[in-house]
Amino acid sequence: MKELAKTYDPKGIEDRLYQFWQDKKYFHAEVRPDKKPYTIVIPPPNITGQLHMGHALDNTLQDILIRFKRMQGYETLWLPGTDHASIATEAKIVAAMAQEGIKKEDIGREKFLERAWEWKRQYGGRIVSQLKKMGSSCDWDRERFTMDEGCNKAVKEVFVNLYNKGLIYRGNRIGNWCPHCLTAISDAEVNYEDQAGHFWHLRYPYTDGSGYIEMATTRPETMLGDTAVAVNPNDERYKDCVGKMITLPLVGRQIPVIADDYVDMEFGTGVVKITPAHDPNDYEVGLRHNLEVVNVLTPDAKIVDDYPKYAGMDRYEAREAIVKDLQACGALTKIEDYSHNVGTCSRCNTTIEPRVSMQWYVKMEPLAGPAIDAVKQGKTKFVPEHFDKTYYHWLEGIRDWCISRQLWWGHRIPAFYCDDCGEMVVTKDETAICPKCGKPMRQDPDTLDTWFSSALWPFSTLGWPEKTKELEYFYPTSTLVTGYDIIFFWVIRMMFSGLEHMGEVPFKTVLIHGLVRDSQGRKMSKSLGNGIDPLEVIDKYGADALRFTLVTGNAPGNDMRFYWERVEASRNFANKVWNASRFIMMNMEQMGEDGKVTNVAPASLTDADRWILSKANGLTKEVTENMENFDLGIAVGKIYDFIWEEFCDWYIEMVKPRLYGEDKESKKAAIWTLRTVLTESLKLLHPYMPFVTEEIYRTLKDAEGVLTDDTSIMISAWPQFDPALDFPKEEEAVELIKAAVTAMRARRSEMNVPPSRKAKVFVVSDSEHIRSIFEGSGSFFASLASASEVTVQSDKTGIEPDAVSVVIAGATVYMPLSDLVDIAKEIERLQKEKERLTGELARVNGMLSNERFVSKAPEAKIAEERAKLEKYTAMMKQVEEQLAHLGKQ
RNA sequence: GGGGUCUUAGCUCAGCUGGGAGAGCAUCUGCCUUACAAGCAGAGGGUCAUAGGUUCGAGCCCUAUAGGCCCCACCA
Repeated sequence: MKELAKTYDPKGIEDRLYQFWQDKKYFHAEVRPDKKPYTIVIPPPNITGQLHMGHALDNTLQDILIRFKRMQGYETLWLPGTDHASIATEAKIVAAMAQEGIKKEDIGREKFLERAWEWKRQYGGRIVSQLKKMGSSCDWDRERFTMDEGCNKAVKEVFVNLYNKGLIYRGNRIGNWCPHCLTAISDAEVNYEDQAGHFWHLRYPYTDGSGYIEMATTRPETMLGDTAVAVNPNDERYKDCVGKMITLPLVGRQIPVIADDYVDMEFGTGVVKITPAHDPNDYEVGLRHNLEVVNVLTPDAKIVDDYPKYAGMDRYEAREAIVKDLQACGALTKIEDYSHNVGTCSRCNTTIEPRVSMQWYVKMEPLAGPAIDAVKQGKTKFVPEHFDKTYYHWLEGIRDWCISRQLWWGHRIPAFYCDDCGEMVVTKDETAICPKCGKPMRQDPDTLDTWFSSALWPFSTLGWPEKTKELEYFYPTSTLVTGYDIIFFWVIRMMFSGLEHMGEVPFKTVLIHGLVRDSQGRKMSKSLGNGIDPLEVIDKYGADALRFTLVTGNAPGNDMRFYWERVEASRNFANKVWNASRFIMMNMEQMGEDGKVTNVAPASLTDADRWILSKANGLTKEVTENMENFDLGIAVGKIYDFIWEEFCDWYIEMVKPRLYGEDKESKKAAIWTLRTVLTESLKLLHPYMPFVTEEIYRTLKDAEGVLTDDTSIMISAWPQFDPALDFPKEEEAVELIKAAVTAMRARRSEMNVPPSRKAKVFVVSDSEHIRSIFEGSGSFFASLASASEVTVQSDKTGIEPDAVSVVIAGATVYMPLSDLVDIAKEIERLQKEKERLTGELARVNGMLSNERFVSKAPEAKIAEERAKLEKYTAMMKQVEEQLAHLGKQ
């Protein structure tokens, strides 16, 4: 048998066990029609990514569920993979090339893509190896990539299908444009933030010389593109102005005053300058009034050549220059400070520029409806439930999804154009010939939004569009685990994609988790430099400690703060389990063959054995239920309390006198119980702390002499509630003794009696039942209570009159420590106890004398209160006797 | 503007279908008791944000108020 080290050191153990699991193919799932499948597809991390706390949490939760279900006997598939992350990856490569002084246009599309794939080969696996460090039991044989052959096929299939159904269209309209990434982005990729800015008040003169009209703007540089000035049609102030022409300062263009409901009469002067090319609202106004769209900015947000004075200036430079010129010509009347909402690119934080361009869109309304219904009908459930509101809210207000990106890294849009006749063909083929001219067509240069391919992830990874047996068996997947910040980007898109292409929801449950924040509650971010590297945590405390920390004391959907102190506490727990196991195995070894006993005669089990077996049995039931309800934090808390308090602090201490004693049968029963409960506890804990539990499990099996090459806790059977191990009577008996021990320890502690000083103990009870409980407690009551000797009797004969006493339900325990007793203090304490009991009795009596309580409350509750009344009455009597007795001293 | 969520011990958070307020850390007091000082045994510490309501009974359900956080959305 292996010797266990005195403290648990995860180093070395973790990698070795992970390798063992992988070699044994324990993570691998197959189509097994005789078993029920349980499937999770991983939220594919970006290939540019490094493991951060968000991944660590997300993957811990998934691994817990997967390991739990695997032990429960499901055919569990946790399908891993990575995302090509179009913008993020392209930006990295562009930046790397910039270091060498190369632009992507210099080398062209093909060479650029070669570089990108090379980059992927080099760094794309980094995040994967980091996930392994967490203990993630993914089926690596099925690892996928959003740009692998299968995903490409799925993407084309979907694009063509949606196009043929009229759900994908191409349109020239205003959208979000990032002047830094030089591509269109979707609404979901825009973040809004309050920025300090100004309100520039401008006067535009009427062309007929009859004065001017005044308005304010936050973006004076866009005035170059103004094609109208608008007022509200109901605004009396401007009734006569509508239809008049204005000469645009600096530009000289003549533009009309128009009336449109969009203008808020209450705001500012009630006049708005209209720049259809550079503001989404103005664009709409422009459409209604047939206004010209005058674009004044280049893709990288510089003024176009049409305005030579400002040409080439970026938008902020131009703003300054134009403000100066407006001032010079008297058109600027006032500058106010003003704070307003500005859209920024979620990738690079650059202020986005609304821009009119030709892009591809997915028509959302027909897709959103079924996605809403599926959740309303309960086909997919959110945990916690309230996130369905967020989901509905977003889907109900959804706008069409801009899916084209002016990037090279990604899925190229399968649309082809004929440069001769303008014909367009959408096809899955690599090339296309113009159906009209018969000439080769040119493929659309743009690629698709990264989320277009991840939206298909739950089925593209299972082989769709082929009708594979995997797809048949594993789809719909069981649980999706992700952060609430990804609902819009991903969950929603998978939902409507699954419904549209598979005709079924992609997952039955969406388990939502929050963010891991720093100890001050701030988001962990690169720019703040407050991120904690999960790998550093693993290195210092082990993966089990990290996992345990991330899942303890947290409810689904809630953010949590990261504290090193909590990791330390988790590590301490791993060590606690380790040492309890070490203790058990040391004793097994001492007992030789008897330590390996596989079952014991029920008669030789003591109350203590039955108590802990019954407790463990109850724990199994509760933990299983909690885990099935995704209350992982609650479940792990119960396991922790059980192992540390009930098993270690109580049961192991109870059992020591027997292990060190001579009664062989009793010893065997104790060791058998210890092993049984330990094994069950390890199994319950395994999904949370896979490494330490496996290491102990295999060592334990070795000690039992049954270790084989295929011994592993991760494929062992999940414990089941066993009615034969339900011992309520023994539970009650041992709880009574525990209460006595606790009370006695407290008394001794108050009097500063060291544990080394043993005392004779007398248990006095007029109940035969209670006396038998104490008589049957064997030696453990004495040892836990630091008693030299325990006498159980029905009255106070022979007990020194001023012995220290404690009162528990149904008995009084006396400890003759008279030399240490301060009678006055003792009376004070009893007085306090009497007060407490008076309060309890008042409460119980109050309830029971309340007619409405007695008539309406459930019977079990009433019975419970009656029992309490009895108990407290008895205790009160005992306390009063003690007081009367001491008063006479 | 709409929606969500939170307010519980000094700190961070649990509290699952309403039935005597919990944990970790911190603090205080004893213990190196032959598994573990990364430990053991005790102790102190809470008007569960406020005000109403429902109920025999509310930390939990309902309404309002205050404060914090988050998301969505049009204000030039």
